Amino acid sequence: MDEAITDILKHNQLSVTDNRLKILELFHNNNKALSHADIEHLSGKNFDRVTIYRTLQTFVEKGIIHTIPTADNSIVYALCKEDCGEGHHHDDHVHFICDKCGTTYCLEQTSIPSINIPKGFSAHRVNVLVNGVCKNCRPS
Amino acid sequence: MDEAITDILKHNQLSVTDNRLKILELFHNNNKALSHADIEHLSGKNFDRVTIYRTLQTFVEKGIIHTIPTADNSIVYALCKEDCGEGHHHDDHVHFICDKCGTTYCLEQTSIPSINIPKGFSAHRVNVLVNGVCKNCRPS
DNA sequence: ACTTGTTTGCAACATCGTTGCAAAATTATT
DNA sequence: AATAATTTTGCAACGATGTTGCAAACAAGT
Ligand SMILES: [Mn+2]
Ligand SMILES: [Mn+2]
Ligand SMILES: [Zn+2]
Ligand SMILES: [Zn+2]
Repeated sequence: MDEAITDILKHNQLSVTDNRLKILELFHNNNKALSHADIEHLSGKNFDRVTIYRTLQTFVEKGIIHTIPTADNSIVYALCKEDCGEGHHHDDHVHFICDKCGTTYCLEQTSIPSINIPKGFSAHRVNVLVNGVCKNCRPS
Repeated sequence: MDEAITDILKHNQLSVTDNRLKILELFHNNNKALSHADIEHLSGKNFDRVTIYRTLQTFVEKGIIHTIPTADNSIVYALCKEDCGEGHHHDDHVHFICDKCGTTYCLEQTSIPSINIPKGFSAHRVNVLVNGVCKNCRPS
């Protein structure tokens, strides 16, 4: 498992450091989007804030993780599927934010519908954010 | 014109102050979404930062303006055209952000498509953000 | 083991947003 | 119109978030 994570770094021409291994591991273990603050807490506050910022930025640039905008103006990050690379992001799926627990999910299987925008505008990328209640928080 | 803006405030049980008139006027004159920083600049830096924050918050609560999340993690605000009220927002239209000039538009005529989310999840609100090039920035 | 280039942690700084409180402005009442 | 009650404003102080420069620590290639 740790070996697989090491490989991800190597395949992206990144030095293998404790910091990067630990952060990447957090994304693999928690199957949800993580914020900078989440990582700071989950890592036991061992890493410097600045290092986390720089690591996340590096991972985004390499196509290892992608950013998700949220209505409350905080960035969260989630693992990309295979076909993203340096400068190439193809995370064309819907994102779901639970209003109860705050968890952000990548709905990989839910694709983005096509949007008819007015004449004169040209679309390059579409983000769909769904707010609601997730399956864990659903009242039974 | 100024009279109409005064009425909006009165209809929402808000005191009519220079500050609120000026900010509301900015939204009516510029037909696009404005950020806190935009308002600070457009108003000639006459109003205190804090007052602008509080005014925007009040307007959102009253259903006069709505917030728009953006991919670069900054909030912009735009007038509610539909009949939004205190606690009731119905701004179900697509938002377009121009990557060239940074302008955010409300595409009032472009409605939100229905999204099929997985079983167990329940959707309350959907935000659709389209990034691209707007009609003003289009290469001719 | 040594060298080279990269990464980290720290400090210092900048920006953004919030809160408490007294002064000022607005609205309600006499 | 004058006064009282309420609301809003501006300031100061603070906290949270994000950025940059730089020297020490580290990882990778020889
Ligand atoms: Mn995603
Ligand atoms: Mn809008
Ligand atoms: Zn939930
Ligand atoms: Zn434009």
